[in-house]
Amino acid sequence: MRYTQSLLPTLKETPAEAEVISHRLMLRAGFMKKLTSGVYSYLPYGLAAIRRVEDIVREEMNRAGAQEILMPMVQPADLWEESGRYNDYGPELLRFKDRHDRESCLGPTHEEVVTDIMRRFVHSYRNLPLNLYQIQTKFRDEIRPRFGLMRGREFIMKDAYSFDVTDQEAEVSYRRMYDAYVRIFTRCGLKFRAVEADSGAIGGSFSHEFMVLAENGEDTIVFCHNCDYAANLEKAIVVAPQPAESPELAELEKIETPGKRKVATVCEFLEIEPKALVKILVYLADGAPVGVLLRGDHDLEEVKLKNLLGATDVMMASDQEVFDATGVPSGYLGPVGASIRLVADQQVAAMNNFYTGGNEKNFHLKNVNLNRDFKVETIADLRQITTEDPCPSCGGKLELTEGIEVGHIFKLGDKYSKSMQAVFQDSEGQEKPFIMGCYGIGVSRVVAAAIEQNYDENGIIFPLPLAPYAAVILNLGINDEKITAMAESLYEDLRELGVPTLLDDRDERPGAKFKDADLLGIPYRITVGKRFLKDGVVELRSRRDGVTEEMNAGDLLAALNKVVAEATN
RNA sequence: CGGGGCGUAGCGCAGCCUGGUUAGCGCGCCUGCCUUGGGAGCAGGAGGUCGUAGGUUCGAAUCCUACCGCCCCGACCA
Repeated sequence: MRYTQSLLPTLKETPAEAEVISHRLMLRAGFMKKLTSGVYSYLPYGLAAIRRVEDIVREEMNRAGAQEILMPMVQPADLWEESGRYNDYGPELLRFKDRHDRESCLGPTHEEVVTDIMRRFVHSYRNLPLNLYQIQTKFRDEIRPRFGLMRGREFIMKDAYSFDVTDQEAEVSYRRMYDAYVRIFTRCGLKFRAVEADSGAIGGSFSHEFMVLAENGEDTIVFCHNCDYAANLEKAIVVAPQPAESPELAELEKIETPGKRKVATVCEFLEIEPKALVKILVYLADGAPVGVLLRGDHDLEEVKLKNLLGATDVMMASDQEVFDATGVPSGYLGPVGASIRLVADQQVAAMNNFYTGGNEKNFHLKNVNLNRDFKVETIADLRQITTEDPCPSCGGKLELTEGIEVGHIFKLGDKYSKSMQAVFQDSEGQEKPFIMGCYGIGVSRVVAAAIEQNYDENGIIFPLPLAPYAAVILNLGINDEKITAMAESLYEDLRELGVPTLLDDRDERPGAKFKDADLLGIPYRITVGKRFLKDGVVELRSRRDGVTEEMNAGDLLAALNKVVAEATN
């Protein structure tokens, strides 16, 4: 592409709307234009980067035996009512009525539509397994879109759906997708990890997330130094503590703690460690109050609580709501004699003679013991894991890191096929629901994640497989016939070799061209300037390592052809 | 939705507190000269319903009210 013929509006200054690095650089490099919050037009350069990701995804999905289809964005509410999700999905599902007053929605995901296709056309085990995928625009009315393409409301996603005869075969399909995802993100040149994850609103029995490791990640992941264990923080299993053998239970005491409400101030006042105290957090689970007991220094993992209670929504109660539910002012609430449902983190079950709130203003209790002084409904792993905890798999040392979720795979089982009566006959003539899996990749998010992981102070540093152009030719002598002829002939030759190339043929000063080439992150920069006139050489520079070499045109073409060929294989 | 911030030229900002005639600056854009290996220089020029609506006032970008939009923190998720 010639720069003079393209829409490539680079910016010297960063628009005020952008905070994170990928968003800033994408705006500066002319990737896209915001239409409204979380909704973007993709300009040629941004679209080209997206297409590179799509190409890799498509190749690997096809290699894994999946077939591409394309499903509609507008979907009838009826279908969603069949699966039960028209109610369950929540406000993220954008709903509207068409001119005939029919309830409709914009597809945030396509389990219903693809299941509807399957039940119409596939009735025999002989046609299974089957895996259908699409690369399509999704709309999710996110509560808070942010960071440009990182969390848009409208975004490009690859979603695949597998259909199998048995649970075991479904696991084979799942594994095949897992492996395909590893290949995809590896080919994209990303540093990533697959982690055990919570399956959230999509549902299903187990799932993995693919996380690109980056500072601006919205998720925290935990992984083991010693073994393969890696999980989303919200899912990471805390190893149950050993309870003390035959502990001596001291007598319960009531102690005065005037005005001491927070864990830290109570501990300071009583001169104890937070570890000696059990705190109670009141949550509203779908509106109903639940008291959650945790050791004083631990943090609750809300996702674990939500899963334990089977609630669709859990929210921390306000001080007023705590008082309304318990009659005790916030800060003095305790489990002994509590009037609400109680659940406890497993750590609490291993503690003895601890401190708690006294269920009375200005009082706490000392030497409290579970089962002797109060009972709870359930004991479970409810807290957030820390780096103090051992690896649940091997006992090794754990580390936390930030990540961006670029892919998520789920084993769904028969959740959708059963509710939507998508069945086939097995080899014995029995009717059975399909065993399903679903597999997503946030294509536009991959581009953002790649930039989060590959940039410097001068701009983007695209991994070659994702770069819209492998090379940029800077013609530094627009008004010089020889220089221009050389630049033009290199451009022609590279095009013939199939190396995607940008020719900077603008009448700009060299500095501007260098700056833009760096900003755009094109992996190889070819400079044709006065050294060509003097010595007949052109310059080849690698964006990533800055290594610069001078050579003649023939050598340069051979060198570039080689690296590009290697990268695309 | 709760908390915080912001809306003045295509982009980045000043002016607002303490109201006063043609609303400024830098970048970008247009014309000419000049320059050409890291976002040059000079000269000239175009471009603004000061987010919207109402109010206060002789007079509003500036003060007041309401609304709209955008960004950041939280719940959501590819």
